[in-house]
Amino acid sequence: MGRQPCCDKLGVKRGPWTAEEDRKLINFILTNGHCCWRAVPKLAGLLRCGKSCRLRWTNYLRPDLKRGLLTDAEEQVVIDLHAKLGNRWSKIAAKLPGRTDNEIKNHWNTHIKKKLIKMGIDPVTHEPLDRKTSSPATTSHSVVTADSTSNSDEATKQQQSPQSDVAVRDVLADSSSPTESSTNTISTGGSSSSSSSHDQDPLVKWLLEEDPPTGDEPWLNDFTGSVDVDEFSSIAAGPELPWDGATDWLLDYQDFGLGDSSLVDGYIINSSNGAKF
DNA sequence: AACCCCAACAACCGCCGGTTC
DNA sequence: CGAACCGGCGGTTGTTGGGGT
Repeated sequence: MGRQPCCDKLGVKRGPWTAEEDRKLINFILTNGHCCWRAVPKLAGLLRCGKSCRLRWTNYLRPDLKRGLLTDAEEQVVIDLHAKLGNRWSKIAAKLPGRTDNEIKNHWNTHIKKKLIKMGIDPVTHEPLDRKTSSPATTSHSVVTADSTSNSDEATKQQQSPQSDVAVRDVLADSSSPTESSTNTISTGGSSSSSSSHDQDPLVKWLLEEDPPTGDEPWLNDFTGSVDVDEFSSIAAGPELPWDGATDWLLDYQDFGLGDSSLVDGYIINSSNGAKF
């Protein structure tokens, strides 16, 4: 199909976003919303492709984003969900309020994957690595593929219904973190980890729900749910910014007409639901 | 002090599925 | 019904900063 590229590459700026570009994008979205990403850069006065704007917004500028490393509890949730879902980062991210698929994907590739390998667990299958030695196809090669994402397509297909994440939990239980108590509850529903029982698995049920988490989920005990208004207010007022220094100017939200707290409130509430203004 | 290596993460790319016309 | 459009997803790459030599 002769598909039009998302943007003609001539005259489109690429690379890291400047504070000024961030300002323009946020200013535009907070006042107009994003009806059509393709139109956003033009209307916002940016020399960026719409896709790039969307990515920048969803991965970095959204006010309801948490910043910083994933907590132990979040990490455990990611591992559990990955064992069941594979590399469906957006699905995983949907269950971790304030986290993006990109962030989780990066964290998986840079932290969790290595941690699991160190523990002797195949990050793809969530099985102990030594268990695979009987299979020539996966012997020792599994570590290599785990480090490289080049075969990820195949790997992803293979891990769509991983059989077990029990091994992961067993090992992680040894490396006890203060958050294990809550994370272990995650496995209660998934203790029977055969794919056939996933339909009964509360975690899988929860995953299949379209609604955002209520915060009552037992496996979410150790981290907060969506950002509420008070939290955002305190964030905006305090030094604990979700943004790095490059976007400190956001504190001055009055500058682009956000002095009206109702607007901010409305936005936050909506955005935490994934709604678009 | 200079260089190299590596980890971390932001951003880009290509593809896919859903929707519209 | 099919082409075109659009948003979103997952994989990959590029950049940057920190640590080691």
